[in-house]
Amino acid sequence: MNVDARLSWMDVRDEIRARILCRAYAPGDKLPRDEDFAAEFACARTTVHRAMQDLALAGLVERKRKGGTHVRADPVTRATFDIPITRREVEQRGAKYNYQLISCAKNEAPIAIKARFGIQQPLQMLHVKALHLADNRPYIFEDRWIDITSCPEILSVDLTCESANEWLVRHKPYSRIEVRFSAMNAQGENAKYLATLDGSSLFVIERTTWIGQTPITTVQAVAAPGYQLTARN
Amino acid sequence: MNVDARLSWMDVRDEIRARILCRAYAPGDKLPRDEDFAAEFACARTTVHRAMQDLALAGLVERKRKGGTHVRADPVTRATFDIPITRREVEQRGAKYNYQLISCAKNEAPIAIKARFGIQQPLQMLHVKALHLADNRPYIFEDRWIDITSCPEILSVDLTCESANEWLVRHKPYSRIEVRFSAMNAQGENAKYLATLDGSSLFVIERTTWIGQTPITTVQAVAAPGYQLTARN
DNA sequence: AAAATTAATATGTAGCTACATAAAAAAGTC
DNA sequence: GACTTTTTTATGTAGCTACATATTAATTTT
Repeated sequence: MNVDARLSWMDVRDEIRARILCRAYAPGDKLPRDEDFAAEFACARTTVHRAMQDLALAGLVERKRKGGTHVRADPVTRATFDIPITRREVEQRGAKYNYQLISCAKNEAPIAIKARFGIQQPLQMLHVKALHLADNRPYIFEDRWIDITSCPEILSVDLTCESANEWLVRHKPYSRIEVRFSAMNAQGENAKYLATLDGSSLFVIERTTWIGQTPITTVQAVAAPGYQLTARN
Repeated sequence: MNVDARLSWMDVRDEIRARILCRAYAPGDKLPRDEDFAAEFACARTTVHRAMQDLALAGLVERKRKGGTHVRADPVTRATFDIPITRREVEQRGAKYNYQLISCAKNEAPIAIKARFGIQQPLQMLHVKALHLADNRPYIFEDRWIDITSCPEILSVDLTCESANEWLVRHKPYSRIEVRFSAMNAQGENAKYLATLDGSSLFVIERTTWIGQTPITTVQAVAAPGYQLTARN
């Protein structure tokens, strides 16, 4: 029967955000102290703190000890993307998933690959190429390198059955990841396996993962024409 | 002189993450209750709670009231991108920024544009095309629609001097945004303004923003060949 | 006046309590 | 046995206190 429910930190956040949006506080302005907001909203400082933290995380304000909280002068657009394992992605689109191993060989990693990990010294890696299909049509072609030293178990995995993508995600969680998006023209292998014309524009996702400082894997996933990625929220 | 400093929630988070990484708790496993962790680490439940929240935010675990906390069975790769205003982006690359208005006209929005906002009814919008340059070379070509109803002030802005991108970001913060990435082949206008050959693969960022339910702007930003986007962290 | 030291201050974090809430498990009802 | 209701339980949130810490501002020292 709590008619005048007390404010949650989300309410406080929304109110402060609303004020920023309607320019009661303009970009660059200093906001009142947490305590003052707390007094105004008749809530605890912790509640304001949580609200502010969230706004800071969203990139709308900047906080500094003693310096106070400021509305960001040039707000950035911050978007978060979820990139599921490819099988799931296909299945969530309601399509039938298939997977095909193209090649798999132990090789000395080329310089360009080692550069992704930020290392120079020689490194034996497993080079895996594979194709993910949705409803029997090419969906994503992946060109992957896996560090054998940090991940020797991969050698005993039957990659004709299970994709390296899935195995790694399930068995080798990472602690650091670098993700890069770009676009490239289909050519050679990409065009061939994605069954598209040379020159088609393809979306590229490059991912490199580490556990601590140790390289795990780096993959260039090239999607079939028409692929797009949407931010959650 | 605090030798045995007490644990911070980040320490707790790191420890729990480490256990997940080394598979002490495997994907799908149920984790101990917050209270049990608190007892083990000799800290307060709030501290464990904060740690868990962070792991949940990172996509490593899933929490449900009463259901407890589980290690995610198929972890997702979660990447956050900061997309600054274009001028800043260019300047941060150490290049000279220039901007050029190509066209600007009041028009009834086409169906495809209204669809981005999820509306059907007629809508008068300002249609702006512009080119951003880095060191006098085409960098991003943007094709933008701005809702005149919710943003009439834009009509009195001199868009030959200030880009709509910048003006909007500074004067019309949004409360909801949808971001979409894709790739397309250069053709027609895109090829022309980006000074590239027809058929080049171009990276496309599509952004649509609202304040509450009200449309603000939608923009298709097409980057010159070679553009890539890297996740922060 | 410049440099170094000290004090003041706003945010950051940890611990505690109390209660809210969602969802699972148990108990009861037809 | 299938359905409904109640209880239990783990997480979610708010409030309070206390102290930590970074940074600015004020003060003292050279």
